[in-house]
Amino acid sequence: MLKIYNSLTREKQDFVPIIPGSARMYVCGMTVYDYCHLGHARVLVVFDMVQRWLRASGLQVTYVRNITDIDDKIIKRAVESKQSIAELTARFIAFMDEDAAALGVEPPDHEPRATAYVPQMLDLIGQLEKNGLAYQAADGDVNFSVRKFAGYGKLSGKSIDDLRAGERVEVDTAKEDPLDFVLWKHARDNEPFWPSPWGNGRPGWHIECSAMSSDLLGKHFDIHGGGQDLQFPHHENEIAQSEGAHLCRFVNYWMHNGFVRVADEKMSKSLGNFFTIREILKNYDAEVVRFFILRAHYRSPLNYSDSHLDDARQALTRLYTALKSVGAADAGASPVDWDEPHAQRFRQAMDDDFNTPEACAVLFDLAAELNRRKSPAVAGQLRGLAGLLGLLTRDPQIFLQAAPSNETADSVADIEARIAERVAAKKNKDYAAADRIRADLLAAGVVLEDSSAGTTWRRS
RNA sequence: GGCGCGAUAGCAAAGCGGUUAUGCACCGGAUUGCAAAUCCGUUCAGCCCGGUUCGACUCCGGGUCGCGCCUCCA
Repeated sequence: MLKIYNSLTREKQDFVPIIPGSARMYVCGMTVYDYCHLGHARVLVVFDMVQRWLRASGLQVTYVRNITDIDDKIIKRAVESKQSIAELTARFIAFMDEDAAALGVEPPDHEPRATAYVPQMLDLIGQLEKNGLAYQAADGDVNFSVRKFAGYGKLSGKSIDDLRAGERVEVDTAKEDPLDFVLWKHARDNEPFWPSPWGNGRPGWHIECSAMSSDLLGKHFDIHGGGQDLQFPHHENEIAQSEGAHLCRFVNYWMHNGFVRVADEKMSKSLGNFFTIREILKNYDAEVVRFFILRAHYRSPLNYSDSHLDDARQALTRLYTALKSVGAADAGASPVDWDEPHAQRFRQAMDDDFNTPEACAVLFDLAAELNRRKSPAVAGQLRGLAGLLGLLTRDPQIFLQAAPSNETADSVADIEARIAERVAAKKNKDYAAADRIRADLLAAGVVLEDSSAGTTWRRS
Protein backbone atom coordinates (compact mmCIF):
# COMPACT_ATOMS: atom_id res chain seq x y z
CA MET A 1 0.00 0.00 0.00
CA LEU A 2 1.25 3.41 -0.98
CA LYS A 3 2.17 5.69 1.88
CA ILE A 4 2.62 9.42 1.42
CA TYR A 5 4.19 11.87 3.82
CA ASN A 6 1.51 14.48 4.35
CA SER A 7 2.83 17.94 5.20
CA LEU A 8 -0.51 18.68 6.78
CA THR A 9 -0.22 15.97 9.43
CA ARG A 10 3.58 15.68 9.37
CA GLU A 11 3.44 11.93 9.05
CA LYS A 12 3.32 9.18 6.48
CA GLN A 13 -0.20 8.08 5.78
CA ASP A 14 -1.78 5.37 3.67
CA PHE A 15 -2.91 6.86 0.41
CA VAL A 16 -6.67 6.44 0.18
CA PRO A 17 -8.10 8.13 -2.91
CA ILE A 18 -11.34 10.03 -2.60
CA ILE A 19 -12.68 8.21 -5.63
CA PRO A 20 -11.48 4.60 -5.44
CA GLY A 21 -9.11 3.79 -8.27
CA SER A 22 -8.32 7.34 -9.21
CA ALA A 23 -6.00 10.10 -8.07
CA ARG A 24 -6.34 13.79 -8.68
CA MET A 25 -3.18 15.84 -8.24
CA TYR A 26 -2.47 19.54 -8.56
CA VAL A 27 1.07 20.90 -8.57
CA CYS A 28 2.12 24.53 -8.51
CA GLY A 29 4.21 25.05 -11.59
CA MET A 30 6.17 27.98 -12.87
CA THR A 31 5.73 31.69 -12.92
CA VAL A 32 6.94 32.32 -16.43
CA TYR A 33 9.17 35.35 -16.59
CA ASP A 34 12.58 33.70 -16.74
CA TYR A 35 14.38 30.46 -17.55
CA CYS A 36 13.76 27.51 -15.26
CA HIS A 37 16.56 26.70 -12.85
CA LEU A 38 17.50 23.45 -11.17
CA GLY A 39 15.01 24.06 -8.38
CA HIS A 40 12.24 24.13 -10.95
CA ALA A 41 13.72 21.02 -12.54
CA ARG A 42 13.34 19.26 -9.24
CA VAL A 43 9.64 20.04 -8.97
CA LEU A 44 9.08 18.98 -12.55
CA VAL A 45 10.95 15.71 -12.18
CA VAL A 46 9.74 14.83 -8.70
CA PHE A 47 6.06 15.19 -9.46
CA ASP A 48 6.51 13.55 -12.83
CA MET A 49 7.91 10.60 -10.90
CA VAL A 50 4.94 10.73 -8.50
CA GLN A 51 2.50 10.86 -11.34
CA ARG A 52 4.19 7.92 -13.08
CA TRP A 53 4.18 5.81 -9.93
CA LEU A 54 0.52 6.52 -9.24
CA ARG A 55 -0.28 5.34 -12.75
CA ALA A 56 2.03 2.33 -12.41
CA SER A 57 0.06 1.49 -9.28
CA GLY A 58 -3.03 1.18 -11.39
CA LEU A 59 -4.67 4.47 -10.50
CA GLN A 60 -6.41 6.62 -13.02
CA VAL A 61 -4.55 9.89 -12.61
CA THR A 62 -5.54 13.43 -13.44
CA TYR A 63 -2.45 15.55 -13.12
CA VAL A 64 -2.72 19.33 -13.29
CA ARG A 65 0.34 21.56 -13.28
CA ASN A 66 -0.46 25.23 -13.64
CA ILE A 67 1.32 28.13 -15.24
CA THR A 68 1.16 31.51 -13.57
CA ASP A 69 1.32 34.00 -16.39
CA ILE A 70 0.29 37.20 -14.61
CA ASP A 71 1.96 38.64 -11.54
CA ASP A 72 4.15 41.52 -10.35
CA LYS A 73 7.40 40.06 -11.59
CA ILE A 74 6.05 39.29 -15.01
CA ILE A 75 4.76 42.83 -15.38
CA LYS A 76 8.05 44.24 -14.20
CA ARG A 77 10.08 42.04 -16.52
CA ALA A 78 7.87 42.85 -19.49
CA VAL A 79 8.35 46.57 -18.91
CA GLU A 80 12.10 46.17 -18.48
CA SER A 81 12.49 44.13 -21.62
CA LYS A 82 10.07 46.28 -23.61
CA GLN A 83 7.85 43.47 -24.71
CA SER A 84 4.26 42.60 -24.10
CA ILE A 85 3.32 40.29 -21.27
CA ALA A 86 1.91 37.83 -23.78
CA GLU A 87 5.18 37.78 -25.72
CA LEU A 88 7.25 37.37 -22.60
CA THR A 89 5.21 34.57 -21.12
CA ALA A 90 4.88 32.74 -24.43
CA ARG A 91 8.64 32.74 -24.80
CA PHE A 92 9.34 31.37 -21.37
CA ILE A 93 6.57 28.81 -21.58
CA ALA A 94 8.24 27.50 -24.72
CA PHE A 95 11.60 27.37 -22.95
CA MET A 96 10.02 25.58 -20.01
CA ASP A 97 8.44 23.01 -22.32
CA GLU A 98 11.81 22.34 -23.90
CA ASP A 99 13.51 21.92 -20.55
CA ALA A 100 10.79 19.65 -19.22
CA ALA A 101 10.84 17.48 -22.32
CA ALA A 102 14.62 17.18 -22.16
CA LEU A 103 14.35 15.98 -18.57
CA GLY A 104 11.93 13.26 -19.57
CA VAL A 105 8.97 14.95 -17.89
CA GLU A 106 5.68 13.80 -19.32
CA PRO A 107 3.20 16.58 -20.07
CA PRO A 108 0.55 16.89 -17.36
CA ASP A 109 -3.06 16.18 -18.24
CA HIS A 110 -3.89 19.85 -17.86
CA GLU A 111 -1.62 22.86 -17.87
CA PRO A 112 -3.94 25.75 -17.15
CA ARG A 113 -2.82 29.36 -17.33
CA ALA A 114 -3.93 31.88 -14.76
CA THR A 115 -5.05 34.46 -17.29
CA ALA A 116 -7.58 32.01 -18.69
CA TYR A 117 -9.25 31.62 -15.29
CA VAL A 118 -10.05 35.17 -14.26
CA PRO A 119 -13.84 34.62 -14.31
CA GLN A 120 -13.44 31.60 -12.00
CA MET A 121 -11.26 33.69 -9.69
CA LEU A 122 -13.90 36.40 -9.54
CA ASP A 123 -16.53 33.79 -8.68
CA LEU A 124 -14.34 32.57 -5.88
CA ILE A 125 -13.73 36.06 -4.53
CA GLY A 126 -17.47 36.73 -4.66
CA GLN A 127 -18.09 33.57 -2.69
CA LEU A 128 -15.51 34.58 -0.11
CA GLU A 129 -17.11 37.98 0.23
CA LYS A 130 -20.50 36.33 0.65
CA ASN A 131 -19.06 34.06 3.31
CA GLY A 132 -17.74 37.09 5.18
CA LEU A 133 -14.07 36.26 4.62
CA ALA A 134 -13.20 38.97 2.11
CA TYR A 135 -13.54 42.73 2.18
CA GLN A 136 -12.67 45.58 -0.09
CA ALA A 137 -10.21 47.98 1.48
CA ALA A 138 -10.10 51.73 1.04
CA ASP A 139 -7.49 51.49 -1.70
CA GLY A 140 -9.75 49.22 -3.74
CA ASP A 141 -7.90 45.96 -3.11
CA VAL A 142 -9.99 43.00 -2.06
CA ASN A 143 -8.35 41.22 0.85
CA PHE A 144 -8.81 37.93 2.65
CA SER A 145 -9.52 38.25 6.35
CA VAL A 146 -7.11 35.78 7.81
CA ARG A 147 -8.41 35.97 11.35
CA LYS A 148 -11.90 35.07 10.26
CA PHE A 149 -10.79 31.75 8.82
CA ALA A 150 -10.56 29.15 11.57
CA GLY A 151 -7.56 26.92 11.13
CA TYR A 152 -5.35 29.40 9.36
CA GLY A 153 -1.80 28.12 9.74
CA LYS A 154 -2.65 24.43 9.97
CA LEU A 155 -0.48 23.50 7.01
CA SER A 156 2.61 25.48 7.90
CA GLY A 157 2.27 24.97 11.62
CA LYS A 158 2.11 28.66 12.31
CA SER A 159 -0.10 30.41 14.77
CA ILE A 160 -1.46 33.74 13.66
CA ASP A 161 -0.21 35.46 16.77
CA ASP A 162 3.34 34.27 16.18
CA LEU A 163 3.53 35.59 12.66
CA ARG A 164 5.43 38.81 12.53
CA ALA A 165 3.77 40.58 9.71
CA GLY A 166 5.60 43.63 8.58
CA GLU A 167 8.79 42.86 10.43
CA ARG A 168 10.70 42.59 7.21
CA VAL A 169 8.33 44.19 4.77
CA GLU A 170 6.34 47.36 4.97
CA VAL A 171 2.73 46.70 5.88
CA ASP A 172 -0.01 47.73 3.53
CA THR A 173 -1.89 50.12 5.77
CA ALA A 174 -5.15 49.66 3.93
CA LYS A 175 -5.44 46.14 5.28
CA GLU A 176 -7.62 45.57 8.32
CA ASP A 177 -4.99 43.21 9.64
CA PRO A 178 -1.36 43.13 8.56
CA LEU A 179 -1.63 39.38 7.93
CA ASP A 180 -4.47 39.70 5.44
CA PHE A 181 -3.50 38.93 1.88
CA VAL A 182 -4.74 40.29 -1.42
CA LEU A 183 -7.28 38.45 -3.54
CA TRP A 184 -7.77 41.20 -6.11
CA LYS A 185 -5.43 44.10 -6.72
CA HIS A 186 -6.95 47.35 -7.91
CA ALA A 187 -5.71 48.52 -11.29
CA ARG A 188 -2.63 50.69 -11.38
CA ASP A 189 -1.32 52.81 -14.20
CA ASN A 190 0.32 50.92 -17.04
CA GLU A 191 -0.66 47.56 -15.69
CA PRO A 192 -2.95 45.03 -17.29
CA PHE A 193 -6.38 44.76 -15.71
CA TRP A 194 -9.68 42.93 -15.93
CA PRO A 195 -13.06 44.38 -15.05
CA SER A 196 -14.66 43.03 -11.90
CA PRO A 197 -17.46 43.79 -9.44
CA TRP A 198 -14.77 45.45 -7.31
CA GLY A 199 -13.50 47.60 -10.13
CA ASN A 200 -10.73 47.09 -12.65
CA GLY A 201 -7.85 45.08 -11.35
CA ARG A 202 -5.88 41.86 -11.48
CA PRO A 203 -5.60 38.73 -9.37
CA GLY A 204 -3.56 38.46 -6.21
CA TRP A 205 -0.92 35.79 -6.07
CA HIS A 206 -2.77 32.84 -4.52
CA ILE A 207 -6.23 32.96 -5.96
CA GLU A 208 -5.34 31.49 -9.35
CA CYS A 209 -4.43 28.12 -7.90
CA SER A 210 -7.66 27.89 -5.93
CA ALA A 211 -9.62 28.73 -9.06
CA MET A 212 -7.82 26.41 -11.44
CA SER A 213 -7.66 23.44 -9.10
CA SER A 214 -11.36 23.48 -8.27
CA ASP A 215 -12.31 24.02 -11.89
CA LEU A 216 -10.26 21.08 -13.16
CA LEU A 217 -10.24 18.72 -10.19
CA GLY A 218 -13.20 19.70 -8.07
CA LYS A 219 -13.49 21.38 -4.70
CA HIS A 220 -11.96 18.42 -2.91
CA PHE A 221 -9.15 16.39 -4.42
CA ASP A 222 -6.36 14.06 -3.40
CA ILE A 223 -2.88 15.50 -3.73
CA HIS A 224 -1.48 19.01 -3.90
CA GLY A 225 2.22 19.46 -4.42
CA GLY A 226 4.92 22.03 -4.87
CA GLY A 227 8.24 23.23 -3.55
CA GLN A 228 8.72 23.55 0.16
CA ASP A 229 8.90 27.31 -0.13
CA LEU A 230 5.28 27.40 -1.21
CA GLN A 231 4.03 25.81 1.97
CA PHE A 232 3.78 29.25 3.50
CA PRO A 233 2.19 31.51 2.59
CA HIS A 234 1.04 30.26 -0.81
CA HIS A 235 -0.47 26.90 0.11
CA GLU A 236 -1.71 28.10 3.44
CA ASN A 237 -3.56 30.85 1.64
CA GLU A 238 -4.88 28.46 -0.97
CA ILE A 239 -6.44 26.40 1.80
CA ALA A 240 -7.98 29.48 3.34
CA GLN A 241 -9.43 30.61 0.02
CA SER A 242 -10.65 27.26 -1.19
CA GLU A 243 -12.10 26.03 2.06
CA GLY A 244 -13.42 29.48 2.89
CA ALA A 245 -15.25 29.69 -0.43
CA HIS A 246 -16.39 26.10 -0.87
CA LEU A 247 -16.97 25.33 2.80
CA CYS A 248 -15.53 21.87 2.43
CA ARG A 249 -12.18 20.20 2.70
CA PHE A 250 -9.75 21.23 -0.03
CA VAL A 251 -6.91 18.69 -0.25
CA ASN A 252 -6.20 15.39 1.50
CA TYR A 253 -2.45 15.03 0.98
CA TRP A 254 0.02 17.89 0.75
CA MET A 255 3.42 17.07 -0.69
CA HIS A 256 6.43 19.38 -0.62
CA ASN A 257 9.76 18.68 -2.24
CA GLY A 258 12.99 19.85 -0.63
CA PHE A 259 15.22 22.59 -1.94
CA VAL A 260 18.12 22.38 -4.28
CA ARG A 261 21.08 23.94 -2.54
CA VAL A 262 24.37 25.42 -3.57
CA ALA A 263 27.11 25.28 -0.97
CA ASP A 264 24.51 24.43 1.68
CA GLU A 265 22.33 27.39 0.82
CA LYS A 266 18.98 27.35 -0.84
CA MET A 267 19.18 27.92 -4.58
CA SER A 268 16.92 30.86 -5.23
CA LYS A 269 16.23 33.74 -7.49
CA SER A 270 16.72 36.27 -4.75
CA LEU A 271 20.08 34.89 -3.67
CA GLY A 272 21.15 34.77 -7.29
CA ASN A 273 22.93 31.45 -6.76
CA PHE A 274 20.88 29.54 -9.29
CA PHE A 275 21.83 27.54 -12.34
CA THR A 276 19.37 27.32 -15.18
CA ILE A 277 18.44 23.97 -16.60
CA ARG A 278 19.65 24.87 -20.06
CA GLU A 279 22.96 26.04 -18.67
CA ILE A 280 23.48 22.68 -16.98
CA LEU A 281 22.37 20.75 -20.05
CA LYS A 282 25.26 22.26 -21.97
CA ASN A 283 27.59 20.15 -19.87
CA TYR A 284 25.49 17.22 -18.77
CA ASP A 285 23.13 14.81 -20.39
CA ALA A 286 19.54 15.55 -19.33
CA GLU A 287 19.08 12.01 -18.10
CA VAL A 288 22.05 12.49 -15.78
CA VAL A 289 20.29 15.50 -14.30
CA ARG A 290 17.08 13.52 -13.93
CA PHE A 291 18.97 10.67 -12.26
CA PHE A 292 20.78 13.15 -10.02
CA ILE A 293 17.41 14.43 -8.80
CA LEU A 294 15.87 11.00 -8.37
CA ARG A 295 18.75 9.38 -6.52
CA ALA A 296 17.95 11.65 -3.55
CA HIS A 297 14.69 11.44 -1.66
CA TYR A 298 12.30 14.15 -2.80
CA ARG A 299 11.95 15.68 0.66
CA SER A 300 15.69 15.88 1.35
CA PRO A 301 17.81 18.85 0.46
CA LEU A 302 19.74 18.28 -2.75
CA ASN A 303 23.18 19.83 -2.97
CA TYR A 304 24.18 20.85 -6.42
CA SER A 305 27.75 20.84 -7.68
CA ASP A 306 29.55 19.68 -10.77
CA SER A 307 31.26 16.89 -8.90
CA HIS A 308 27.90 15.55 -7.73
CA LEU A 309 26.69 15.59 -11.31
CA ASP A 310 29.89 13.86 -12.42
CA ASP A 311 29.23 11.22 -9.81
CA ALA A 312 25.68 10.77 -11.06
CA ARG A 313 26.93 10.44 -14.59
CA GLN A 314 29.36 7.68 -13.60
CA ALA A 315 26.60 5.84 -11.82
CA LEU A 316 24.22 6.07 -14.75
CA THR A 317 27.03 4.89 -17.00
CA ARG A 318 27.25 1.71 -14.96
CA LEU A 319 23.57 1.02 -15.56
CA TYR A 320 23.76 1.63 -19.26
CA THR A 321 26.98 -0.38 -19.52
CA ALA A 322 25.23 -3.37 -18.00
CA LEU A 323 22.43 -3.02 -20.51
CA LYS A 324 24.89 -2.72 -23.35
CA SER A 325 26.67 -5.90 -22.30
CA VAL A 326 23.66 -8.02 -23.19
CA GLY A 327 23.07 -6.09 -26.37
CA ALA A 328 19.87 -4.72 -24.91
CA ALA A 329 19.67 -2.04 -27.56
CA ASP A 330 15.95 -2.17 -27.94
CA ALA A 331 14.69 0.87 -26.10
CA GLY A 332 11.07 -0.24 -26.13
CA ALA A 333 9.18 -0.44 -22.87
CA SER A 334 9.69 -3.68 -21.02
CA PRO A 335 6.83 -5.10 -18.98
CA VAL A 336 7.84 -5.67 -15.37
CA ASP A 337 7.53 -9.08 -13.75
CA TRP A 338 6.15 -8.00 -10.40
CA ASP A 339 6.59 -11.40 -8.81
CA GLU A 340 10.34 -11.17 -9.16
CA PRO A 341 12.19 -10.18 -5.92
CA HIS A 342 13.86 -7.05 -7.27
CA ALA A 343 10.56 -5.75 -8.54
CA GLN A 344 8.99 -6.41 -5.17
CA ARG A 345 11.73 -4.47 -3.43
CA PHE A 346 11.31 -1.68 -5.95
CA ARG A 347 7.58 -1.50 -5.34
CA GLN A 348 8.06 -1.58 -1.61
CA ALA A 349 10.51 1.32 -1.85
CA MET A 350 8.27 3.41 -4.08
CA ASP A 351 5.23 2.68 -1.95
CA ASP A 352 7.14 4.03 1.03
CA ASP A 353 6.67 7.71 0.25
CA PHE A 354 8.36 7.45 -3.14
CA ASN A 355 11.71 6.25 -1.87
CA THR A 356 13.56 6.65 -5.15
CA PRO A 357 17.08 6.28 -3.62
CA GLU A 358 16.14 2.78 -2.50
CA ALA A 359 14.48 2.12 -5.85
CA CYS A 360 17.71 3.17 -7.56
CA ALA A 361 19.70 0.81 -5.33
CA VAL A 362 17.48 -2.00 -6.66
CA LEU A 363 18.42 -0.91 -10.16
CA PHE A 364 22.11 -1.26 -9.34
CA ASP A 365 21.58 -4.67 -7.81
CA LEU A 366 19.85 -5.69 -11.01
CA ALA A 367 22.74 -4.31 -13.03
CA ALA A 368 25.20 -6.40 -11.02
CA GLU A 369 23.11 -9.47 -11.58
CA LEU A 370 22.84 -8.65 -15.24
CA ASN A 371 26.62 -8.36 -15.50
CA ARG A 372 26.96 -11.74 -13.86
CA ARG A 373 24.26 -13.64 -15.70
CA LYS A 374 23.86 -11.74 -18.95
CA SER A 375 20.22 -12.67 -18.85
CA PRO A 376 17.72 -10.94 -21.13
CA ALA A 377 15.06 -11.39 -18.46
CA VAL A 378 17.17 -9.45 -15.96
CA ALA A 379 17.81 -6.79 -18.58
CA GLY A 380 14.06 -6.55 -19.09
CA GLN A 381 13.47 -6.07 -15.39
CA LEU A 382 16.14 -3.40 -15.20
CA ARG A 383 14.78 -1.61 -18.21
CA GLY A 384 11.19 -1.98 -17.06
CA LEU A 385 11.69 -0.73 -13.52
CA ALA A 386 13.97 2.10 -14.53
CA GLY A 387 11.42 3.08 -17.15
CA LEU A 388 8.90 3.69 -14.39
CA LEU A 389 11.24 6.40 -13.15
CA GLY A 390 11.73 7.72 -16.66
CA LEU A 391 15.28 6.34 -16.74
CA LEU A 392 17.19 4.02 -19.07
CA THR A 393 14.80 4.69 -21.89
CA ARG A 394 17.44 5.03 -24.56
CA ASP A 395 19.71 2.74 -26.52
CA PRO A 396 22.80 2.34 -24.26
CA GLN A 397 25.05 3.09 -27.21
CA ILE A 398 23.41 6.47 -27.66
CA PHE A 399 23.80 7.36 -24.02
CA LEU A 400 27.37 6.11 -23.75
CA GLN A 401 28.51 7.88 -26.91
CA ALA A 402 26.58 11.10 -26.48
CA ALA A 403 28.78 14.18 -26.59
CA PRO A 404 28.06 17.17 -24.38
CA SER A 405 26.53 19.83 -26.56
CA ASN A 406 29.02 22.58 -25.73
CA GLU A 407 32.14 20.65 -26.61
CA THR A 408 33.57 20.30 -30.03
CA ALA A 409 33.95 16.59 -29.64
CA ASP A 410 35.51 14.35 -32.22
CA SER A 411 33.02 13.06 -34.72
CA VAL A 412 31.92 9.46 -34.66
CA ALA A 413 33.44 8.89 -38.08
CA ASP A 414 36.83 10.17 -36.91
CA ILE A 415 36.72 8.02 -33.82
CA GLU A 416 35.83 4.94 -35.78
CA ALA A 417 38.57 5.60 -38.30
CA ARG A 418 41.10 5.79 -35.47
CA ILE A 419 39.75 2.59 -34.00
CA ALA A 420 40.13 0.83 -37.35
CA GLU A 421 43.70 2.07 -37.47
CA ARG A 422 44.32 0.68 -34.04
CA VAL A 423 42.76 -2.67 -34.86
CA ALA A 424 45.18 -2.93 -37.77
CA ALA A 425 48.11 -2.01 -35.53
CA LYS A 426 47.06 -4.63 -33.01
CA LYS A 427 46.86 -7.25 -35.71
CA ASN A 428 50.49 -6.44 -36.54
CA LYS A 429 51.33 -6.66 -32.84
CA ASP A 430 52.34 -3.03 -32.99
CA TYR A 431 51.13 -2.38 -29.48
CA ALA A 432 53.03 0.86 -29.16
CA ALA A 433 51.07 2.35 -32.03
CA ALA A 434 47.81 0.85 -30.73
CA ASP A 435 48.40 2.26 -27.27
CA ARG A 436 49.24 5.65 -28.70
CA ILE A 437 45.95 5.80 -30.54
CA ARG A 438 44.11 4.73 -27.43
CA ALA A 439 45.87 7.38 -25.37
CA ASP A 440 45.08 10.03 -27.98
CA LEU A 441 41.43 9.14 -27.96
CA LEU A 442 41.36 9.06 -24.19
CA ALA A 443 42.78 12.56 -24.13
CA ALA A 444 39.92 13.51 -26.44
CA GLY A 445 37.45 12.01 -23.98
CA VAL A 446 36.94 8.68 -25.68
CA VAL A 447 37.45 5.41 -23.82
CA LEU A 448 38.11 2.24 -25.77
CA GLU A 449 37.02 -1.17 -24.61
CA ASP A 450 38.41 -4.27 -26.25
CA SER A 451 36.58 -7.53 -26.07
CA SER A 452 36.48 -10.77 -27.96
CA ALA A 453 33.68 -9.28 -30.01
CA GLY A 454 35.79 -6.31 -31.06
CA THR A 455 36.48 -2.81 -29.83
CA THR A 456 33.72 -0.51 -28.59
CA TRP A 457 33.99 3.03 -27.37
CA ARG A 458 32.23 5.51 -25.12
CA ARG A 459 32.75 9.07 -24.01
CA SER A 460 34.47 9.42 -20.66
C1' G B 1 11.64 35.86 18.83
C1' G B 2 8.03 31.75 16.86
C1' C B 3 7.76 27.19 14.05
C1' G B 4 10.00 23.12 11.39
C1' C B 5 13.82 19.85 9.30
C1' G B 6 18.49 17.53 9.40
C1' A B 7 23.47 15.50 11.34
C1' U B 8 25.46 8.05 8.37
C1' A B 9 31.98 5.93 5.93
C1' G B 10 36.83 10.16 1.43
C1' C B 11 32.16 12.07 -1.35
C1' A B 12 26.84 11.25 -2.34
C1' A B 13 22.71 8.76 -0.17
C1' A B 14 18.83 4.89 2.00
C1' G B 15 16.73 1.18 5.05
C1' C B 16 16.87 -1.08 9.60
C1' G B 17 16.42 -2.40 17.47
C1' G B 18 20.57 -7.71 16.45
C1' U B 19 22.08 -10.22 9.90
C1' U B 20 26.21 -6.83 2.88
C1' A B 21 22.21 -0.81 1.55
C1' U B 22 23.46 1.40 -3.08
C1' G B 23 26.60 4.61 -6.32
C1' C B 24 31.33 7.23 -7.02
C1' A B 25 36.40 7.07 -5.30
C1' C B 26 40.30 3.79 -3.03
C1' C B 27 42.97 -1.05 -2.28
C1' G B 28 43.89 -6.57 -3.47
C1' G B 29 42.74 -10.62 -6.91
C1' A B 30 40.61 -12.71 -11.59
C1' U B 31 40.30 -11.27 -16.67
C1' U B 32 43.25 -8.38 -20.61
C1' G B 33 49.17 -7.95 -25.01
C1' C B 34 48.56 -3.66 -21.70
C1' A B 35 44.15 -1.15 -20.59
C1' A B 36 38.87 -0.23 -20.15
C1' A B 37 34.55 -2.72 -18.74
C1' U B 38 33.14 -6.79 -15.70
C1' C B 39 33.46 -10.31 -11.69
C1' C B 40 35.38 -11.83 -6.69
C1' G B 41 37.24 -9.81 -2.22
C1' U B 42 39.03 -6.14 1.43
C1' U B 43 39.04 -1.45 3.77
C1' C B 44 36.18 2.91 5.26
C1' A B 45 30.17 4.70 9.04
C1' G B 46 26.46 6.68 12.10
C1' C B 47 27.86 14.84 15.87
C1' C B 48 28.30 14.81 21.57
C1' C B 49 26.29 13.29 26.51
C1' G B 50 22.84 10.49 29.11
C1' G B 51 18.66 6.87 29.26
C1' U B 52 15.55 2.45 27.72
C1' U B 53 17.11 -2.62 26.13
C1' C B 54 20.13 -8.95 26.55
C1' G B 55 21.44 -5.71 22.38
C1' A B 56 20.82 1.18 19.46
C1' C B 57 23.26 4.12 13.75
C1' U B 58 18.02 2.82 14.47
C1' C B 59 13.71 4.38 20.31
C1' C B 60 13.59 8.48 24.41
C1' G B 61 15.78 13.00 26.84
C1' G B 62 19.44 16.93 26.80
C1' G B 63 23.25 19.46 24.20
C1' U B 64 26.12 21.13 19.80
C1' C B 65 26.22 22.34 14.82
C1' G B 66 23.83 23.14 10.00
C1' C B 67 19.56 24.41 7.10
C1' G B 68 14.67 26.28 6.13
C1' C B 69 9.96 29.09 6.82
C1' C B 70 7.83 33.46 9.33
C1' U B 71 8.90 38.69 2.53
C1' C B 72 8.87 37.23 -3.67
C1' C B 73 10.67 32.21 -4.41
C1' A B 74 9.93 25.47 -6.81
